Amino acid sequence: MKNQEIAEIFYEIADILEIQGVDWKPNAYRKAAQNIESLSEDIVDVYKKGKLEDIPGVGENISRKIEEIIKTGKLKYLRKLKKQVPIELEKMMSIPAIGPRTAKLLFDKLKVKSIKDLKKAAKLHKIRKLKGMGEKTEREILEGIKTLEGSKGRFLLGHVLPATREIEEEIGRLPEVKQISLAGSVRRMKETVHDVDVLVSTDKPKKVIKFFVGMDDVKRVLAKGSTKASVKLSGGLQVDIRVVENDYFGSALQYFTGSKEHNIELRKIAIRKGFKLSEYGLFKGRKVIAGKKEVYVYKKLGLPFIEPELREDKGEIEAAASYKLPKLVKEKDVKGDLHVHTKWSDGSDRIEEVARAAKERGYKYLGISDHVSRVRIVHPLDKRRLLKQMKEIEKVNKKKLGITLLKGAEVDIDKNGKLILSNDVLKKLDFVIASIHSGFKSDVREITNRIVKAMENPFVNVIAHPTGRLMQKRKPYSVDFDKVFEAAKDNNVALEINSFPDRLDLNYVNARAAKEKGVKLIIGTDSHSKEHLGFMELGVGVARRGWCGKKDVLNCLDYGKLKKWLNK
DNA sequence: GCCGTTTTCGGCCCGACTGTTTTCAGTCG
Repeated sequence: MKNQEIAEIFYEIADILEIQGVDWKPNAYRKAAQNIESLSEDIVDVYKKGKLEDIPGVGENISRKIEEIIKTGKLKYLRKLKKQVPIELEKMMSIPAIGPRTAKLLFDKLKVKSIKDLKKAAKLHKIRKLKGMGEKTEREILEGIKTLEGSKGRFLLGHVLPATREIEEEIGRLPEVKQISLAGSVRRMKETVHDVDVLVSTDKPKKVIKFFVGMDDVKRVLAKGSTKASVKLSGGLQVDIRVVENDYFGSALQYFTGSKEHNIELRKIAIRKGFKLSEYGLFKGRKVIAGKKEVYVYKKLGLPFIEPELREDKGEIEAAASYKLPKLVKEKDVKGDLHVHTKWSDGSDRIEEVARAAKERGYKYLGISDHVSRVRIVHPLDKRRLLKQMKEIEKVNKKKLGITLLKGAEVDIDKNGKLILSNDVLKKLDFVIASIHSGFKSDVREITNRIVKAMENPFVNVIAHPTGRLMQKRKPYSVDFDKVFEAAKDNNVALEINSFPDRLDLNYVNARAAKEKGVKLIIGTDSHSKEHLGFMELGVGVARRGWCGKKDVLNCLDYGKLKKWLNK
C-alpha cells in the first residue's frame, strides 16, 4: 500500500464529508492526505515504527484508519460514506461551477451520480430549473464536460512557459503597467499547471484588463471584473490576471504565488502575532505594516524570504523560522549538460551545432550521450558507430570552441540488469548513463533489481529518468527508492533529474528524498535538438522544489572536479 | 478531526466574482 493510495482515500473522505455539510473534518482529512502524499518515507515503515502520529495532521483517529488500511487494504468508514453518497465526486467537482454543494443538490434533486448523468441532465435542460442554477450555469457545465473529455485539465509546465512569458512581455510593454510578475504554480515551477496567474500593478486597472481580455490568442473571456479577469486561450489554457495598486504589489505577489496551503500557514502566523494577512498587505489593526515587497511580508512575520519553489507547506515555514532553509541551486550554477542526443542517434543536430549552442548558454562542458539501445526507432549506435562518434567528438574538441565535449552514451539496461554494451567499450567513454527503455511493466522488485545491478557496473555514472514516467502518457514504474539510494551511494552513481517537459524524473519529492539521503544528482535535459538545451530551467526547477543546493548537483561542478567524480 | 509560547476546549484564512438574485450563497484560488 503506497502513500499516494492512502492519501487518495483520505481525499475522498474529505470530499464526501464536505458534501454532507460536515464542518472542519474535510479540512482535517485533506491536510492529513497532503502530508501523507508528500512523505518521503514509506508510510508502512512509519507505521511499523509506531510514528504515524508524528505526521502533521495525523492524530489518533486518522492513524487508526491508516492502520486499518495497511492491515486490510480497505477502510470500512469510507465504504460507509460511499454508500451514503454514491457519487463520482472527484470528476464531478473538477467541472467548473460544481463544488460540493452543487454536487449534493444535483444528486438530491436529479439523482446525478456521474459525469454521464450530468451531461444528460444538462442536455435535457433539467439543471437550469434548480434553485440557484440558470441557463448560463448549465452551459458552463456542458463546456466543462467537453474540456474534461478532451483531458485538457492540466498542462505541462514546459509547454506553457514560453506562451506565458510572451503574455507577460506583451502586457509588460503597456506604459500603464508599473510592475508585472507571473505568480501561482508557474512561479513555483510546478510540473503541471491548471492555469497561469499574472499579477500587475497599475493606476489604470481598467485599461490593463481591457487589453488583457482583448489579446490575440484569447478565445473566450471567462470572467472580467474591475481587479481581475480570466480568459481561455485558443490552446485551452486558462490565464488569470489580477490588477493591484503598486503599494501592495508585494503582498499581492505573495498571495497569488501560493500555494494555498503555504498561505494558510502564513496567515495563522500573522494571527498569532496579532496581525492580519491578505493580498492587500500585512495589517496591524488598520495599519499596513508590509505590502510593497514580498520580502517585507516574510520579514514582519519573523521569517526570511522563502523561495517560491519551496512554498508548498512541506516544512519550509518551520525551516525558515529556524533559519535552516537550504540555499537553492540556480540555473546559472549549472556548468554543463550531460544528457544530449545528436544526429548520431535520434537527435536532430550535429555534434558541433549542439556544442556551439551549449557554449552560447555559458556551459563549460557538454556530454554527448546518444542511444545504445535495442529500440530501433531511436536509431541507436552500435559498438562500431560509437567508436566512430568518439573520433568525431575528439575532432570537434580540437577546434577549441571554448567548451569541452565529453564522450558518453545512454546505454539500455536489459531485463537482467546488464548493460547492452560490453565493459571494454564502456571503459573507453568519459561517462555512461544507464537507463531502462523496456520491460516497464515488471514489478517493483524486478525493476529495482535491474537498476541496482546496473549501478554496480563500475563504468556506470548516472541512472537516467529513474521512474520512466511520461506525464499524461505513461505511469512511472515502481521503484524501491530506499534500495536505489543505498546502491547509488555505495557505487558512486548519480540519479538524474531529467528535464524533458513530460518527464521531470526524478520528480521533486524523490529529488528531495535523494538529497536527504546524500545521493548525488545530475540535471540533464535529454536534448534531442539544440533548442532543448533550454529545458535545463525545468530540471533546475525540480531540483529547487526538491530543496537541492548546487552541492547536490554534480553538473554544477567545474570540469576538473566533475571529471574526477566520473572517474570514480 | 487536529492542535496548542494565549488554549486539552474552542478555534480552524481571506477576499473577488458570478449567477441568480434583489442581498447572497457557492465557487474559486
